[in-house]
Amino acid sequence: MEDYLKLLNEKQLEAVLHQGSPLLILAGAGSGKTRVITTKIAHLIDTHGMDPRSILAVTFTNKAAREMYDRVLGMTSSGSGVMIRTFHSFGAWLLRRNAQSAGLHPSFTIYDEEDTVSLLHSLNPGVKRADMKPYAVGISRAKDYALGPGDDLSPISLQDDISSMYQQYQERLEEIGSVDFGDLILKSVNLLKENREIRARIQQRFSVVLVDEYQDSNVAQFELLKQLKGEETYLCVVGDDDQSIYRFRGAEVRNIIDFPDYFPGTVIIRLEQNYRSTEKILAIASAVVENNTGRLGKTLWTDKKGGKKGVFKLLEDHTAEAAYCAELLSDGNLEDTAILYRTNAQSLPFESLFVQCGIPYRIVGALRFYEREEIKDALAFLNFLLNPKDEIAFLRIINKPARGLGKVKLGNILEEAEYTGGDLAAACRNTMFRLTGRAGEGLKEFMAAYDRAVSSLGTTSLPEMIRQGISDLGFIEYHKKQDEIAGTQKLLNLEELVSATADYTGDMEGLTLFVEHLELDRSMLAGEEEDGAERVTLITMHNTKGLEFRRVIITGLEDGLFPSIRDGSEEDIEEERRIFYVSITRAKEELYLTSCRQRRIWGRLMPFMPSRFLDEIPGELLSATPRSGGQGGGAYTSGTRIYHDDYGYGVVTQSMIREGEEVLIVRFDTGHSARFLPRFTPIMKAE
DNA sequence: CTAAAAACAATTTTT
DNA sequence: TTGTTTTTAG
Repeated sequence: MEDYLKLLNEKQLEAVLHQGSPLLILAGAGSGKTRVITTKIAHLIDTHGMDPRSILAVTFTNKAAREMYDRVLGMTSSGSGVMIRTFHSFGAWLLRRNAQSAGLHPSFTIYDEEDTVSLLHSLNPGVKRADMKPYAVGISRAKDYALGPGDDLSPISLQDDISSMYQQYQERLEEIGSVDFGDLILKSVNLLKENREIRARIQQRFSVVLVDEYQDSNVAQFELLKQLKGEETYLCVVGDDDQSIYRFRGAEVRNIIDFPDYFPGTVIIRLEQNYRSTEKILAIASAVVENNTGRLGKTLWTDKKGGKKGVFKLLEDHTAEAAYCAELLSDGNLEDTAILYRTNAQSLPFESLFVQCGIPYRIVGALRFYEREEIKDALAFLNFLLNPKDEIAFLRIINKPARGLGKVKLGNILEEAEYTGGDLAAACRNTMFRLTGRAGEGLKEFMAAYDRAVSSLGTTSLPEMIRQGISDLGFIEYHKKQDEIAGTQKLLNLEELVSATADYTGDMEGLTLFVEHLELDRSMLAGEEEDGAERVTLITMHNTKGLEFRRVIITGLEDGLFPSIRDGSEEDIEEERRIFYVSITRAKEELYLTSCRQRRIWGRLMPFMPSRFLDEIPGELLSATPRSGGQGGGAYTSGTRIYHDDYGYGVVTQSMIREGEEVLIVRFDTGHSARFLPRFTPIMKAE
């Protein structure tokens, strides 16, 4: 028996050794599901002599894919041939290898949501860019549900002309020859559905298909899975309905529930022993998630008895919140601490304070490096090299820096493109001799840069080609100036982009791969810290999935922010609650919860109440730090007149004890009613 | 055509 | 408040 099998508990071992029928593993937080998947892969290779190339493992994030790959390699040296990818990256792989059958050019480029909005905008020039966003979201959602323009889209979009917009968009996208994220899945599904030969080949190639974080799969991804599963294919999915937090992106919890129905004979194994957190932390997490309905239900347990209570701290504002975190970090435990927040924008107060007082931090998946202007510009240039029909990429860079090409001249070029089959490079070439003055010069310069880049593809290295290209285009000069004016570091970012290409070949194929990787993996340029210094992690709640930290600080626990003000329906609230559950279960030993009384939103200081989720934590599991100088304690009976710093005067209409905790309902003189836990809330008796 | 001024959203969450 | 898009004046 391999050594790694001895590390498993009974259930885990059962899951690893299982063969034959489809397998659904319901794995609670921290129950070692990644260990099970990776061990299963190693075991298949080592014991059953399976060819690693016939194993496909699908994850939802690139980070998870990388980690899984590393762990497999750590267990078996012959694991390098295993294919571990995200759903989207698998789709891109499949479509590129079968481009012709899928009706695509092998070096097709991938549009992100911003590009989608741009394309929609160019189709509807009269409409404001921002008004195109709901359509972009609607189209993306439609594709998540594997719906086409002809299907009934009313359940997923409020726009009544979404169908015609989708239709137009799709036609133009196909003319250009690009695909968006949704297409990577949907076109893969259609390819396999319609092309029996390719389907057979793929089913033969992958005799084992494993899916991690299955609860986050959407309908289209389930469809893809159905196509991948042949007669002989061994299918194993791992998921936890309590950790489904991507409903907004089309994730369907039903995929888990329906799995055994669709794949008859499915065996279900539950992993309920948690190896990560203390008993107290687990109790907090369970108390919270129990408020959700429609769960499959499972009971997590641990043998890490006891542990510390959670600590709740009510703070004045986001600045005080950052200061409080800095204070906690003064014990020097940076590397094993994570600061969690709901939205990326919340990272700013932490960043500025930590920079100020020299606390090293790493920020995960934050204010997208990738989406920064200069990176998108350079990427647009590369996209244009790969696909001269790419109007969106072309328009982005043709007059940046200014080349004297305004609306009229650009219109001429776009018109000319109708005679060149959409090829904008050819259109430019035809137009440039007709143009006089600055525009003519500018266009010639642009084309010179383009031609030089095209001819150096395959002859020079990729970094060299790109460095030359962005220099020829005047990007370097342009951003140098911008950096001086605005104090930014765009030039540095461009440098980083260039160095990131070092591992790719200098030909068309290398360029295609690089662009694809950059498009699908936004963290690619995030930059590995070289110094190896200990850092605290700043991260969104969503991004923490699959991670663990000895100490976790969950910040911004305010009603309106978390759960978000937009969450109206009970379903929305339940999803937010699952996000809270995921966040809590990241902690191994210590859990801190913070809430601000006010916070700057859109430049304005807004008052907030502590998150309603805090009420769901039994009092005996929390040690609340009493608010300073407050009048805590005393019972507020019904009819008591009180004063609240933010809301003014009011009367207690109801007072109750729930799970040992005093809960008040107050009607303010303004007519507004609210619920409070006096222990956490800045209220006092009036008179 | 460009540059400066004014207007105007923007905060969920991610592949 | 911030950064971006649209309008206006040159």
